[in-house]
Amino acid sequence: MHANLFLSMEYNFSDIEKKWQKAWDENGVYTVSNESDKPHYYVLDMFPYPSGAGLHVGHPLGYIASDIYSRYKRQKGFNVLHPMGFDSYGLPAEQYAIQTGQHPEKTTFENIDRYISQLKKIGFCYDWSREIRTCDPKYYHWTQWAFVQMFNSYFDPKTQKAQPISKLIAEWEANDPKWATLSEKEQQERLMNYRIAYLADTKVNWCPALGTVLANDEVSEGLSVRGGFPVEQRVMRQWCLRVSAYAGRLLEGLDRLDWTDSLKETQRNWIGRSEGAEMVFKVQRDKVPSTKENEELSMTIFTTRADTVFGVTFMVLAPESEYVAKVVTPEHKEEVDAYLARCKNRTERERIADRKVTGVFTGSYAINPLTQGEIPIYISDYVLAGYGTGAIMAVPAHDSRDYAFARHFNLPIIPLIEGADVSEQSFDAKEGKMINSGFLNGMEVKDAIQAMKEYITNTGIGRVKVNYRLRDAIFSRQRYWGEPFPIYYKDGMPYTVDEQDLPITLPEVSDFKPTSDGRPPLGNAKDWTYKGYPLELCTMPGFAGSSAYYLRYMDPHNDQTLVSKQANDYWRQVDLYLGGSEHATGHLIYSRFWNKFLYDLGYVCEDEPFKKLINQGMIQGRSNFVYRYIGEGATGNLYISYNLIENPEYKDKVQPIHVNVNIVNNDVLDINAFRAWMPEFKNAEFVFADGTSSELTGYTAGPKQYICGWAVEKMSKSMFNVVNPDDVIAKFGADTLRLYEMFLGPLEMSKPWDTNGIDGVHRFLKRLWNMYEHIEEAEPTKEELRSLHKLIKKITWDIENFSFNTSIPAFMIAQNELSALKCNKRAVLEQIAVLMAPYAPHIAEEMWHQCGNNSFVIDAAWPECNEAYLVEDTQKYPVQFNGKVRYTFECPKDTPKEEVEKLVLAHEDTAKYLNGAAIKKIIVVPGRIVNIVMG
RNA sequence: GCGGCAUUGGCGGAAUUGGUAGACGCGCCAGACUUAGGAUCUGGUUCCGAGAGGAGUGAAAGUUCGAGUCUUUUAUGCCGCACCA
Repeated sequence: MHANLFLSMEYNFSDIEKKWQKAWDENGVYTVSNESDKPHYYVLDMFPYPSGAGLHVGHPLGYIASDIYSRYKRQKGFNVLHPMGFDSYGLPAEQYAIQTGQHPEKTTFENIDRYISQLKKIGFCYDWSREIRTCDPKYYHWTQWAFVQMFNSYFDPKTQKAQPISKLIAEWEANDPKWATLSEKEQQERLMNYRIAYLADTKVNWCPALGTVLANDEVSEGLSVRGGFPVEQRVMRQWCLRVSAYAGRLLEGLDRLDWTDSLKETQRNWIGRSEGAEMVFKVQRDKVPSTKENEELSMTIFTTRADTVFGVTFMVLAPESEYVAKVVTPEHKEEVDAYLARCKNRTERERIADRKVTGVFTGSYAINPLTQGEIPIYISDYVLAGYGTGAIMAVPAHDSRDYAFARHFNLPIIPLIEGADVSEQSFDAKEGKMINSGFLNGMEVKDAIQAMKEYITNTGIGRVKVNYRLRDAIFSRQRYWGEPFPIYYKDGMPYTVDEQDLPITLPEVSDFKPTSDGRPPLGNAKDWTYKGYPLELCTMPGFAGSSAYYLRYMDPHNDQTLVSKQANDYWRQVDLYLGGSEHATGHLIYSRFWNKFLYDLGYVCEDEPFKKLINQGMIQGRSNFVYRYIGEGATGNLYISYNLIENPEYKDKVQPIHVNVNIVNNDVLDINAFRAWMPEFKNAEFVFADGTSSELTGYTAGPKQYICGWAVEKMSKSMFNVVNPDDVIAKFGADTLRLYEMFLGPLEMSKPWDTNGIDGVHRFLKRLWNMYEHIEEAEPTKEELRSLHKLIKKITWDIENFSFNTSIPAFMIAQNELSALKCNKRAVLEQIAVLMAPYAPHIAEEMWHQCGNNSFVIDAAWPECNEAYLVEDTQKYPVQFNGKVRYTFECPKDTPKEEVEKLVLAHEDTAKYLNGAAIKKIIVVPGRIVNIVMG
């Protein structure tokens, strides 16, 4: 209270922030309309999954950046859509429910409430009236609706577009006499091969510990991404989305997107386009009575190296290949069956960990279509069933995997490239001159590939083919807490629920676990039927609800359609999308697929959902350590300051212990807080940075410092390095938090959360605040205007280039300059408030009002930089001799280049540094530098 | 193995088009005001050197009057994909 007598205008961030958050709320300042004459702009954050742990300081990084951009755009005169919502279906809530019996909806809603209150404290300009939750029936109505559309559509390879399945039926009715003869069940089975959402027996990633199937992007190195449990391969009947049909468009669409190269590259990798050829090899089954069917037996393989056909010395089939059964001879059946059984029992993880060469001969031979030679057919698990045709031609000389196999089974290796030494390893490079290759001899590899493709096409032994690595997405999850499928079963065949009966709401269940007979949790629901038929028991995966949420924000309360045409035509697509790069091969592929599908059917007007995308870096934890003395005579109660642990008396005699970063300030431990933190530290004694000991001095608090060590680690509870934004806000305010998060470093980079330095940003706000104590109505001076306009130019450039970290120094410099000039002119301070508004909206709002304004600062127009103010009267040139700076030359601004040259030559220092040497060339960069090149 | 990104003081990081490297902040040093300082303010702070001066952006070479920035080679770290034929 005393301090207030002297500082009449203390920076009371807590009051300021509460006051304006309330005013924004009450006045609906951030509510956005779909009708406006202004240009539109859509800024979106990847919506969070509301976890039980709440937000930590890493989460808001991207939200702050997008908030700055949104506010800037609005001040620039755009109608800005900037919404927030919650990805609220997911495993953690369900697992918590299984453990505690609490309904996942209850915990999810509690978590969401906590998230909202944390987000509101940071002062984001979200239009909360548009908030969505994926677990809300009003929302998942449209997730289910989209699924129905996918079920009722097929992908037409000719137009490369989704079409209503009725078109396909009409075509078959007209042109395929067989169609009418099929039973309804047979017809449905045939259609299932074309539907975009389809039911199929597929090899899936089954995670026994989670009791569910997982998509490819949810598995990493044979373990589930969530939880790290082992995953095995299993064949199950599952719902799938025909994402692979869109592989070509997903790949080609990347070229038109303003995304980072690394993210595009990750998606290109994941889609994995490879150009090659399919070739047909006739098969000869040895010692088997020649039947008609047998004579026609052949297999198709895929290769990117058609040029190497002359070097094929064996063929390999994937264990799951459908060719296996046809090709195995009776003599080899037993051996093959044993091998197949072995493959089946190995988990994906075992297969990856143990890459020993294994395989078995089938007894059959294929005929090389070029050389007519007989080549043995093997089975091995190094060939994958899911890629290409599940069968390969092996060229050991020029493929390292084939080489290893050939060596193991003593198969011949024929080199096909001149000079290639294949005695130790294969020669995989696509370069060199062909040999041993018939008509290809003498060609470069590149030309040979081309020539062979032409040959294959002309002779009809194969065709040019493009293959993709991208697989269809498995869409069923044997879980409770997800969207129910709008599907019921009649005679074992699936049918969609009528659109007017959507949504099918998630039923209550007696138990969140699978049923005792192993059916998914929905098997526990009472009366889970539709029109008297049983409904699907699986639910949709996490990415179902997040695939089209950006569309729903455009028109969140519409109960007639996902998004009205009018709303979609106005907002069109997300102009700027911010989020983590971990979604590159999941959400960002599925969303693009989902959007393209809706686009094909005419429900949305843009082919791509996210025009520009920025990945914010991760915020890592910065852990602190204390060092417990464990040497001779240790009591377990003595802690050595970090700067001393390398001393001989302590070296290797200390044990680092994680200490809560919230009781450490600039790496200095709060002694009393440490003693109070946990019972085991109650009687802790210290050796301080200066070598004195607390036991000897009886010290409890004061200037003596205990320095903690530190390390960058993942932010996690167990390392006591989690920093909660609420705590930072309580101590420094939301504006300081926002500025500091931006100040930490470039947005895209990962960096540790280091609280050291936050004081500096907070001090800047206090100094800035003090400038608004007495505001004067007077014409600003030239220097004051120069400072201001330099700042306008810099901040505008920074925001447009997402270089938010360099703005804070610019503000500090301007504050410094203006404060040195004792500037308190309203015309200047008012503009500073406007420039600060995106970064620190609360203090900016208060400063704006302090200058006598009654409107909200977000409605204030963004200032234009007047370059005229930046011009200085004189210009300084560093004068270089052969690139080395020797002296600085000053002359009036706008002196012509030639004149500068003359003046520099006339300068006495020039003669001195030239010292009689000849001048070869003089380079004058206007306003920058004079370089005299000596001969 | 393939692909992408990075490397600058004690620390986080600036340098936007090839043009005075180290902005700004932290930390540290000195000073002022103080009974006191984990408050505030002022000045200093890349390294070597008393100084004049010299060296300097992971390493090596190149292009250029001039390179943190461009080119090549190389080292280290991070991220993505990985038995994809």
